[in-house]
Amino acid sequence: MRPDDSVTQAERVVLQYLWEVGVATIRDVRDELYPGGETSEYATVQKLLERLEAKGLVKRSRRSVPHTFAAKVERDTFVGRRLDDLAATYCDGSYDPIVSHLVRRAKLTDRERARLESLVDSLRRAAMPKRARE
Amino acid sequence: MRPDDSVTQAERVVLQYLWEVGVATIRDVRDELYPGGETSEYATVQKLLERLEAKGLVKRSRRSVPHTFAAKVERDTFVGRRLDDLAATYCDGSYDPIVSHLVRRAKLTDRERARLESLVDSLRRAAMPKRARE
DNA sequence: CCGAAGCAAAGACAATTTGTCTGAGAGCGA
DNA sequence: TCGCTCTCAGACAAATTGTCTTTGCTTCGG
Repeated sequence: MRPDDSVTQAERVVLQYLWEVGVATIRDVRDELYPGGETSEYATVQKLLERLEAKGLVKRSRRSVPHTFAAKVERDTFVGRRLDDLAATYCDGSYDPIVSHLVRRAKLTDRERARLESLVDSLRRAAMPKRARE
Repeated sequence: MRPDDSVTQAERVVLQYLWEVGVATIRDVRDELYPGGETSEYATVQKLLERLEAKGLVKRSRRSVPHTFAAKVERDTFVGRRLDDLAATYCDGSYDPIVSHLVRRAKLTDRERARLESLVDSLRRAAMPKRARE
């Protein structure tokens, strides 16, 4: 089962900060997320970054001290994986219900809705045969 | 902060079983998910159903004994909520990155891909929706 | 050289969430 | 009544998650 790279609440906040600023030290993150924080909060951030690194979501540069950290996976890629998880867990891997939801619930213009609907039809037809390789 | 209608692993399996069979008693669920299970497993299922009910995901009929249970939220609706959670949590409520992922990752034909891409362009120009929930 | 400050690393907790189980009591049919 | 099934409330164990302590290294100004 894949989602070894999903994140907890606290990890998520750190990851989002990295997406926002690009590169940061532990101190940077602590000062932003735990204003007024001291050494214990420093260690907390350190642990969260360590876990994110272990999940392959953050890369650490050890070339200098203090180490610098950056997201290894872009936000959109990460969201895409969560989307894949959703499809795999609940929809037998199919994107159909997800696209359907976009059609029904998202506040799209009529034209956008029509486009998505035709996509749904295409997906349905393509889902039947196994050898539709490009 | 986690949406209070998301489910845990064990809850999910129960919910999926309800989606599959429609209506079931605790005993039905236990016999399916814990083959050979006895009273302790019965209680486990009972607790999971109770929690699912508290989350508004399952409805219980107390009109007869034993009570019967059914999903209160359809699978696609549920998946849609998770999708909304994703968009709200990571994309500031925008569906843009999600549609983008469908373009890049989903195994679509070239024509389908082109359609989705033009949808993405339209979405980019339009004001992005906030998520709505009944 | 000394000591203070900043840091990395490891691991120990505490808190919370999740999964499982026990026990008491009601209802019902044999 | 006895035996069975059920509901309900809550206790508990296990796992996950968030936080903190400790240790020892390095660097740098005096």
